[in-house]
Amino acid sequence: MARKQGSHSDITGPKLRKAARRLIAQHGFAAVSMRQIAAEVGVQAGALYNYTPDKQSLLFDLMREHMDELLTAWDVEEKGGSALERLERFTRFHIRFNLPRADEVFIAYMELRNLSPENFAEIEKLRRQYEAGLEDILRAGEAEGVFAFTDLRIATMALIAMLTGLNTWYRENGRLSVAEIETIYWDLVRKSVAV
Amino acid sequence: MARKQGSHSDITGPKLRKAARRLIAQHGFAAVSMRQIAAEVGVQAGALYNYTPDKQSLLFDLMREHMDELLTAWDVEEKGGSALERLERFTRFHIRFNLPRADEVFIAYMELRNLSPENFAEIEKLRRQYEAGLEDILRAGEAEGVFAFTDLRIATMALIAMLTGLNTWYRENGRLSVAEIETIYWDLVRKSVAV
DNA sequence: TTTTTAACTGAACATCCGTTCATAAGAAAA
DNA sequence: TTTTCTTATGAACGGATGTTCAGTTAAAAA
Repeated sequence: MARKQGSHSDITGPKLRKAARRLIAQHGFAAVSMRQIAAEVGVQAGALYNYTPDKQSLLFDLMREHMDELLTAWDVEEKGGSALERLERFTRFHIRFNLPRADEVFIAYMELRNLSPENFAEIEKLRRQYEAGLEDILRAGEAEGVFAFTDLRIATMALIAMLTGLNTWYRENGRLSVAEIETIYWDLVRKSVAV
Repeated sequence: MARKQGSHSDITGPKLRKAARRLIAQHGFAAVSMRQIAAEVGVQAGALYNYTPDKQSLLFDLMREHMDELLTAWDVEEKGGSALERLERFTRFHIRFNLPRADEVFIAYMELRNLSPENFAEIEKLRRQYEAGLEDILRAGEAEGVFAFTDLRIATMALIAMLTGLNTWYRENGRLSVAEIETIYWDLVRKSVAV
């Protein structure tokens, strides 16, 4: 039996990425087998190899896709203005973008060590590109005299860690809305680099 | 062949924990086999089962040991005083304790999902206990009128995420000393919850 | 209607997994 | 020296792993 009704590559491809994303986020890349993913897609393991050359590429594609979306979305959001405005925009953007993408963010942070060296290098490049966005804002604010910190690089990493940490405890339908959370974090961020 | 010269349980036991710690931190729990660990210990896989009932317990013991050490060390460090003093002490303690324990901290954060439900609950309890230490300090500071934040729980999680994030980029023999890093982070922490 | 093609099956490949256990051997006790 | 005990070996267990591929079938093209 093969090619059941409605089973096209346009359907199975996205299904595969979705299943892989969910399972890898839940159990970890190494702990998930191609057969498990196939079962969730509703297909035999062999069929997955019509959509990915191997398991490693599956992980890499998920991560690159996520990073590409992140950078593209930030490119659209970044519109200049004062350093203070830009920092607020970054803070709110980061939270609004990451919160509904719990699985993707989790994978992007946890599975770096399961990438091949070449794939790791590429993802790392994209991550640094994103960090550079925040670093630019902090540098501009320091030049404007509205921000103050001892070390630019540490301030950048500290703020990103603080914001991304939100994903470890946030649960949908919690006591706070995303808008409230944004504002609470913006308050912490703003003050931490204030003059 | 069995029991070579100098091979006692007093030696193999610690060797096992050390090898497991290193390998799990590097490759992840699911990706490391008992045979790999045994090879690093210098023993056959079967011999490991003189020291751990199974692989799961090995992970759990590593994590509980780490959390116990953390809580015990903080108990010693916490000496009262003003909220500001206590917060500075917490900040410096967290950095000084975590920095030389990169592998342990990494495992404690990354391998939670590989714990059995009961083991997870126990580790989670210890983690919350540690978080409560910081939460107490922030609450005291708010009562004293020296700290201000919108939400106590979020402020707690945000600060811990910020501090722990240090472990993701810090490398020994970097451009900054631990003392310098402590001070830089203390500056960020202090301002973020300042009135 | 017939032919072609994309999509999938199911079995097979060699290899690895965690764990158990009968057995061996060096060290300590007698 | 002989006996006892600890610590290790190495083979074996059933099962899972990523990946390949000849064969099959439904849909699309002719």
